[in-house]
Amino acid sequence: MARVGLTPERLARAGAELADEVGFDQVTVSALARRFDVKAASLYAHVRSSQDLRTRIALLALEELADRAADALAGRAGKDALTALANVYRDYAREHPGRYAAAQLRLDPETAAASAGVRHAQMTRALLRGYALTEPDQTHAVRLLGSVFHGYVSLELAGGFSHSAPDSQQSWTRVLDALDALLRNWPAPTAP
Amino acid sequence: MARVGLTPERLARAGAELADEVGFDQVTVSALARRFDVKAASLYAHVRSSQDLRTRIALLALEELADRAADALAGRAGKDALTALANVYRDYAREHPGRYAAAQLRLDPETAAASAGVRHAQMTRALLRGYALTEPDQTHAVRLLGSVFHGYVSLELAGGFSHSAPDSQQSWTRVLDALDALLRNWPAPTAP
DNA sequence: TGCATCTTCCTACAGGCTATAGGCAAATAT
DNA sequence: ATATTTGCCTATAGCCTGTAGGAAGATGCA
Repeated sequence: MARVGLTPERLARAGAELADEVGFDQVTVSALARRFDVKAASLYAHVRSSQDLRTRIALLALEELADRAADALAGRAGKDALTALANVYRDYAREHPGRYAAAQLRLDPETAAASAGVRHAQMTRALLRGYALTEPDQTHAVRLLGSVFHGYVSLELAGGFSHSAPDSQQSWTRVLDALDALLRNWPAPTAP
Repeated sequence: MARVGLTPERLARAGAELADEVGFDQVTVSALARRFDVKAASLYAHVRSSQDLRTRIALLALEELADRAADALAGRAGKDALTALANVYRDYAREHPGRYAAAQLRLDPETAAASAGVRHAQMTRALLRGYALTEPDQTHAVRLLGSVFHGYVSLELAGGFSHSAPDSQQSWTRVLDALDALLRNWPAPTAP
């Protein structure tokens, strides 16, 4: 009986590739087993469940994304950094739609806390040091940026911006212009 | 044999309720059949497939959301309208997480074109008439608003903003302040 | 080298979901 | 009252998840 040499890590990597090819929610233990030419039951020696497999793929994706983001931010500041970080998310989603979808998987709190997700928040916060924001406003801005990046990328990926002029790239550029302007000129709270 | 009186519409409505209770991706033909105390095969007389069922739920949710949005926008303009529309999305997602998730289902182009999705875009565009934006900028702004609303709501729903100060409601308010300021002061494109 | 042990992958199986085919009974039309 | 349509049924096949227990390859140690 030839041994294929399965490990949780190899399964996660192969699962990530599979996700990019067929979509994250089409990633099943069965399909992954077929890819290794192995029976599905064999995989359960390495992953606890289908959910466990998906979680590992999600963690892999979050890690990859955080690495790319750290790379992109190195040596940049201000709008340059903003654009670089934003493009990391957008490009990753376009190159690896399945992995990007995986990164959105809802993790239980302790898994999330131990994931690369926290690095993402830290990097966004670091980016904002290039803008003059008070502490609570920094948090609001972190949340806004996360929302725009995630929202834009997922709407674009869902096809929301295709088949209508102007093309999505132009809107993306202008949205980043707008965000930069907003951060440089962050408004005071309105009177309640 | 007692007849239950199933119709595609009733199935979609019950499916929407089920989605809110157990999550949209836990909505199955089987589970829905159990809810009507009927065999799963019977449902296939009314919906073509599991995917068809999900699509009907998605269309229902889009419609409900559009109705609420139209209601909220009536008689409002400017920031008042912006806030009202934004809160429609956020409140709907909190009240009906399953339906909200359904509304994100990727529809094939012709289904999407015939859905209430187009009303959403129209309403956002109408809202922007309260701000002085040139035509192409209006499109960029529509996309930005869509991104922020969807991004914020889905990150919040995924638990991204819980367990950290300040609370999400404050960020939401400040994000809307910021968007209003941005729309009132939309920047010209930066030099390429 | 020889043997014990552990690991890896196997077969077998149970349970759940999707989907189709064909049947019987209730509702409706004539 | 009878004929037709409609609604829900049983039966069945295929695929996926997950568990249990078995057999062959890898590893370690005398």
